[in-house]
Amino acid sequence: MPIVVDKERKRSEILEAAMTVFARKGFHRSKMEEVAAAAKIGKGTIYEYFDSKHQLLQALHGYMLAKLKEYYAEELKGIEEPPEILRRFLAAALASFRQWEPFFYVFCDVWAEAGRAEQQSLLRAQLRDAYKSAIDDLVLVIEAGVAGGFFHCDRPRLEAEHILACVDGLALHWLYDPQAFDLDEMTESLTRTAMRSLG
Amino acid sequence: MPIVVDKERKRSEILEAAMTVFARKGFHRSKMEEVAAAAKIGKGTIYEYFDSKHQLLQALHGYMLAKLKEYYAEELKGIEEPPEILRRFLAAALASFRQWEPFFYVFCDVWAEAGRAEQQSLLRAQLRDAYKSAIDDLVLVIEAGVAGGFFHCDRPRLEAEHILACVDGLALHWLYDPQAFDLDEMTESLTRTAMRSLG
Amino acid sequence: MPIVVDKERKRSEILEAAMTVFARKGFHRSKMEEVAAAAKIGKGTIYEYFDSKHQLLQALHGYMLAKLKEYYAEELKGIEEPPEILRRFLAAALASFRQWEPFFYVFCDVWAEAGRAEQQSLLRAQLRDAYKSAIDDLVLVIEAGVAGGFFHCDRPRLEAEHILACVDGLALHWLYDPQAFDLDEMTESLTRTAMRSLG
Amino acid sequence: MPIVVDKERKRSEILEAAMTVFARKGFHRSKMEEVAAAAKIGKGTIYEYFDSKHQLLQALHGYMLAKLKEYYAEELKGIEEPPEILRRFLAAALASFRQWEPFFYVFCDVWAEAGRAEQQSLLRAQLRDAYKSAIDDLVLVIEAGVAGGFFHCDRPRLEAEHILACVDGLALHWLYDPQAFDLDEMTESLTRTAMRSLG
DNA sequence: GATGAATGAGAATTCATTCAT
DNA sequence: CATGAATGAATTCTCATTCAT
Repeated sequence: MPIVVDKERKRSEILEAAMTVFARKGFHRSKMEEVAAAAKIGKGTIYEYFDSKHQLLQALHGYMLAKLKEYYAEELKGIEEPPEILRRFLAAALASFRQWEPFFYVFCDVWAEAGRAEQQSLLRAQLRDAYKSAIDDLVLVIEAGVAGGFFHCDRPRLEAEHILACVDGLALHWLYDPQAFDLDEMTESLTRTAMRSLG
Repeated sequence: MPIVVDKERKRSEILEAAMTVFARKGFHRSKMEEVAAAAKIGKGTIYEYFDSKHQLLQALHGYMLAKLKEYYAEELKGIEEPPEILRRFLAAALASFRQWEPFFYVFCDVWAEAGRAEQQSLLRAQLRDAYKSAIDDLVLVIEAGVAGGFFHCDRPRLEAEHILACVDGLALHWLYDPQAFDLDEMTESLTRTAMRSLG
Repeated sequence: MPIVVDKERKRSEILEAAMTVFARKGFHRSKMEEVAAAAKIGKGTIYEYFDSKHQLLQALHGYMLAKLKEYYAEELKGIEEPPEILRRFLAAALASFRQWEPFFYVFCDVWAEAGRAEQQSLLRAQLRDAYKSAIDDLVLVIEAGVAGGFFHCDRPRLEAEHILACVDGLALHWLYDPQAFDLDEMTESLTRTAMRSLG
Repeated sequence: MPIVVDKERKRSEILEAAMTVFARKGFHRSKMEEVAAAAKIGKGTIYEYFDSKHQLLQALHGYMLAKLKEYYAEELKGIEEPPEILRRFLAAALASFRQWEPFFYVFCDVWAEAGRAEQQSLLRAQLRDAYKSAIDDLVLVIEAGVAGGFFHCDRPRLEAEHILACVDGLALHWLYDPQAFDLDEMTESLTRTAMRSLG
């Protein structure tokens, strides 16, 4: 009888290890052996679960996106009114900079590794789809807000894009200079601007 | 001092070559030999001008920042009124996505390569300083606008940070999905929001 | 002793699987896992029957030699007259190129893997002994032919060696260029030459 | 001014080193590092001259074929009469077993590495072409012999194939059991048989 | 006995960097 | 000053083999 393993659990353990290592040292400076050591397994074992270092990054990206989705679902659970959803979303987003800092470092690696437009790249496609999906979600919130009489907005998609880009840009700035601005103040300012824009 | 001029010119040629190559293939997938070939010089010659591949990226980053600065100076030349400056700045910024696309790809490499907070990194410091400097400039515009009675704004720095983060975030999104939004529409929307926020 | 029979059967199945896989991809390009899959057993099970990949090749070589011996025994069954034995042997040998093609590919791997003269190698010893044994058999046929007045031959061993080397060389050439010669024509030519040489 | 190197000479040195190493340990047991050490260069340098280990073997094969050709050209220089050419050729061939022993070991590696019929392989093609070319040469000799009234032969190509296969088979047997037969006796026997066959 | 998950020694290959010319 | 041949440290990935179940 062969050894029985919870493959899904081990996969997650490797991904967590990869996140820790990549976040600390950066993707290219990290060795597969270090990831393996962090996951307390042999380096060959990673290749039982992932095809290559690049594909590990891609899987990690997918894993982080799912985690973020869970995080937002949790933070926004039970909220009904679109303006309140938006408010809480922005608060959660900026709070995540601190809480999920490693995520954002890995995102930088993903951006660099995703390749260029002319290159076919699964990572790139995954990145694009994640943006699209996040925008779709936000569009729905704005549209609901418009329908409910809370918001006025001609171009919900443009607005959603704008808000999310802003969050991503702030994440990037904050990552490279946490002193640059105060997260709470920015949350408030950002919320006020968004509300005024959707007024 | 003709020799000095020559040196400076060759340095620029190498940087331009590096930009082309890095933008097309990404920093880590690019070889020094490819940069040399693009600059039509020998591989070893790069090392007469730059210490290492990493330092070449850092120098390239500085070079690109200077180029961008020139670009904005040119675009905003002669404009006096703060609201018009802001308007033109945003238009120039979004127009640059297309015009300076290679820049943005290299910026992704810089973000990934800049290292982590705990690591000392000249590249990281340069990145942070560039943000600071850009924000300072924008803060001056906003303050001038406030002084001139064009704008109302309690926290110019926060507002400036907000606007620049938004531009960077849009650049990133646009890079990975140029179909996601229309640059002209976004310029308009962005300008309107900014104006309303500073109203 | 049903268990013993079972073991023997499974061993043969593994060897047949190994032959198929090695013949198709070559020894070094074949993985133990592929052999196991072809034998429809688990990877670890092979090691219940063979010590190592190298030893599996050696066992396979032995297995193939035995198969070939059976084949010749069958082809020559009941033939009594030495010239006819020789004739039939040559026909069977060249016919085997097509019929046993996988064997010959594996033989190439054996030659490469058998090691060098200075190295002790069981595979090498087995290879040498197989040649010796084949030659011994052919010498007996020639001697019987001489004794029976069919052949004239001063140095039967030299003649046997010559004939067998010729067969092996032809196998090799045929393997790498099946178009090079027609097997039937070559059989006839070979037979004629041998007969004339032993005339 | 860059370092000037005789690339062709260095290439040959690497090939000679590869031949020594491969012949002693076998292709797969030899490391690139060992070849480099034998050539007294760094292992990276090999890759300046050859694409891969496999391609090094292929180049070595080509190199050895050329060397053999030179050897035969030298041995047969000035000989005019076809029977004498054939006689000398066979003597040279069997003498080469001892003199060029490393060659034959490497040939075994080539046979194993050349791949299977269904696979596209440059090595395989090179192997096949080498056989064809050798046979062509021998066919010319036989045809000249027939034209000159020295030989009788209906199927020169078949005869040539036969003779060369015999030489290759003997090389193989001799490699794995140098005691199996005496080279001089075999030369004489082989020559006699060939002459009788062409009589 | 059978299995296949885990392992880690091992090797090919890459490429930034050096330095003789 | 410029060059590109040479280098070897570094790292990914492979796969024969082991062994817990």
